[in-house]
Amino acid sequence: MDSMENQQLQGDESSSSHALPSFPYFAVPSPPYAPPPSLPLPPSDDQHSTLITALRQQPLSACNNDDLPLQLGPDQLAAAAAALAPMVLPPMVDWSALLQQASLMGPLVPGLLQQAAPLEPLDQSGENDGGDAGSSSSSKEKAAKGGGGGAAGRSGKKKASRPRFAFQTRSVNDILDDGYRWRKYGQKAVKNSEHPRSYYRCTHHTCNVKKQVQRLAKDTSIVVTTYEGVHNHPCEKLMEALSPILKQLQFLSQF
DNA sequence: CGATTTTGACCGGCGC
DNA sequence: GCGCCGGTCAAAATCG
Repeated sequence: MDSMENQQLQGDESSSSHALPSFPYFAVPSPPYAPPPSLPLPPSDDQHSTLITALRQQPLSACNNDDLPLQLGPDQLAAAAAALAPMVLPPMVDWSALLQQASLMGPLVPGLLQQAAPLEPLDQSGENDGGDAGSSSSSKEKAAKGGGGGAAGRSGKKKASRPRFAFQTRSVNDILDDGYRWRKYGQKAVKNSEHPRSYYRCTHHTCNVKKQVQRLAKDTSIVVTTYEGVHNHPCEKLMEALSPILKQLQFLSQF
């Protein structure tokens, strides 16, 4: 699997003439979603799942046995973590803080952080997540009518533009496991696309992050996922997945 | 039985 | 002002 990761990363870099984030997702302008025609293809489903599986399982077994036999070299580790960063928690991970908390201040870290920097936020201004949308809407909807709340979500002011972040991946599954739990709250047919757009909200009580998932009209094998807002709670699955990697980094940083 | 999904209705923004 | 469209709500249905 080491080799696979390298193939992934190197392959993307070599094959792409664009300065796009390489693996595994590609930022696209949003909205509207109009990836350039020459956009390199996202990795296949197999590649995607293989990496996830490798990162989650392989080091785990190692860590469970005493003292961390290194199964990933430093380079692979950094590459894997960098790849995992935008994958697991696209816009929200503060890797610096995360790694500092984990007391990982080895020489490997700076490079890692750079690589792991989240894909560019496509639209950020004003407020962050947190409470937002719901609040203004709820009062309105209650006053309004029993039925639908309406676009009230954004009502309060104009478009409450929270940090938004879109990426694509080639997958047969619409829903990628990003480590958080999501609850679907809507689905709409969208113009010029035979595939509907699905709306999800983070199920964490205090978290108001949303995401939209839809297939690209031009290439229905590609899923476009748009995150909106910033999680205000830890991601259990992320930590679970990363802890073996962090342990290995910690181990490496001793040298 | 609680959590999640489905689905039709509702509402605001925007373009004409 | 009107109609289209996207985003959200919430009741009902479904799932685990």
